[in-house]
Amino acid sequence: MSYGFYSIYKKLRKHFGFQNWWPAKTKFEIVVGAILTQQTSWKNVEKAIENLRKSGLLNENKLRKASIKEIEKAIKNVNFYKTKAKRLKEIVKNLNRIRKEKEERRIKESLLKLDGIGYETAEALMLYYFGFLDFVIDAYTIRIFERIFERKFKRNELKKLIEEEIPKDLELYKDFHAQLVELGKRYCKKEPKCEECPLRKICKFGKNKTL
DNA sequence: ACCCAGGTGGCCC
DNA sequence: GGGCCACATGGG
Repeated sequence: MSYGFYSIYKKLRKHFGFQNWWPAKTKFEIVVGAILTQQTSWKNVEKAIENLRKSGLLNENKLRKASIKEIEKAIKNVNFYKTKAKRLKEIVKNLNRIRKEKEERRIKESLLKLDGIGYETAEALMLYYFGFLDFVIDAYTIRIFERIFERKFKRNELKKLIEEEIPKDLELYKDFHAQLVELGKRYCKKEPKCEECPLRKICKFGKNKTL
């Protein structure tokens, strides 16, 4: 018995096209972006990253040495910017050490210990920065599949089900998450737009609206 | 004046 | 484990 996650991916991919995530000019931007985008639109994250670049703070050594105030100033347009400025500095301070870890498990554990890195951000870094097969579960992912399958999922339960079912391919993992975010943003918010959703034929939520 | 964005941590039970 | 709250900008 399977949920058909892979076939859902193929439908999304056909509809939206390849998403080419993570958008970043340098690898370090993935780390910065992962923190900044928490509860913040990507548009504002892009602006903040450009501000950091202009301020010369968009590299590890500079950011490590920068004052909290300097960082705050550059990222002031993102939500929770004070908290994030503090956390960014702390994370950058530990990045070197974490990169030296050999085992995937150790890397993830180290990430999760850092202030500001929870499950989703850790997964995003494992996948898009370190390149491990770690599927990213965000709020959209849970909502989308709960509506399609008309049942509740615990996040780690859903993660396991997806990882057991889809091919173990890095580009697939990356693009699947990106596709789910795209679907979520356009059609699967709390107030859904099922009429035009590319998955309307396999998702009964538009009719029942039980979740 | 709402509501929410590619969440996290702290505190309570 | 789950439920609620603070964090605290910008866009619809």
